[in-house]
Amino acid sequence: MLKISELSEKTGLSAHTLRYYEKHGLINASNRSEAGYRFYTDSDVRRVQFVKTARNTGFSLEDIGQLLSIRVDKLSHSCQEVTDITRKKLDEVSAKLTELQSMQQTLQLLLESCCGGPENATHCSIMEALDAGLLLDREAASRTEQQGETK
Amino acid sequence: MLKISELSEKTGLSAHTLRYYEKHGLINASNRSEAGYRFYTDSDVRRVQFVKTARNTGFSLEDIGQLLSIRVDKLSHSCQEVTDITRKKLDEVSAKLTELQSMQQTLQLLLESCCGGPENATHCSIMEALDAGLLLDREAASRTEQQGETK
DNA sequence: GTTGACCTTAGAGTTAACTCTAAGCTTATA
DNA sequence: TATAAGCTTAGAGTTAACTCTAAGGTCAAC
Repeated sequence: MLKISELSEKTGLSAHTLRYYEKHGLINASNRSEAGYRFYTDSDVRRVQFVKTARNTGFSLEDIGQLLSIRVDKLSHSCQEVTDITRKKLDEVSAKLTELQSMQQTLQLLLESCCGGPENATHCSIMEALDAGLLLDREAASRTEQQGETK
Repeated sequence: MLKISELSEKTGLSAHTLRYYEKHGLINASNRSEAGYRFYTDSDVRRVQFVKTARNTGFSLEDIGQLLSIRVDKLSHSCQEVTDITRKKLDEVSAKLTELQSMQQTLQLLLESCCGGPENATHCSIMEALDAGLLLDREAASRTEQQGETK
């Protein structure tokens, strides 16, 4: 039986966060001392670790709530329910990834186009590109396109 | 001279957002009607478009504030200042990208490992993997590693 | 028996970037 | 002239996931 600070140390989640998860119905302490101190069983610990792993994988607390209700009654739930949640998250992550990749490419092109020196910014190509709405350097853009098209 | 709704239409930013940007010092209406209505000049419009482009590129409003103060007095600022802001943002984007790529890979492995069918979740490999802290399928993991290592 | 570390709760604060509401003018149209 | 659409402001609400604070009870050690 662990106290909250011990569970915190074991999981790397702060006591604050553990109480927060409890308030939101994700976890619980199976026992309490007479004075009201939380005491966690091994089973509680495993549940917390499940939450942490799911969190690291990108699932929202709401997703995790659903996964947990499947976890406690696997017989009443199907694999499809689990993959539905997982696929939805994968789609979100993939969409965000696409967006960030586009930003990364733009930022890289901007950096390549600018001297980055101590000269004043009168002719800064980054400022010019942002002013022009990112109708960037044709050369750099087409170079990148061609790379993408190479099978 | 455009009214706020016209600027909204022209830029695709809502009137609410335009007022929000103004409140945060990013943009301004050069003129006001007697009744206090905002009127935007061409120069105002270009500034708003700059903000929008920078926003699409991933810059925060705070970053954009800095970029704008460079923009209005380019002689007093260097290209290096501009690239510093840009590089910092690129680093943030790249870090986030790495994190999301790892999530994406994990989610893909999870999906591959599960039948996704109407069977009950008693032996669902996604649930098992999350329970095990993602010590996933060795085979799938090493397959992926090898792909990464191929020069 | 008194520190000091740890625990409890309820509830407020944080962050970023909006997004919306309310109450009240203004302007264009019929 | 009446109505509707559009404008103004200040300020509150939204989202997710914490993070922190205050006020007070508990526990182990000296």
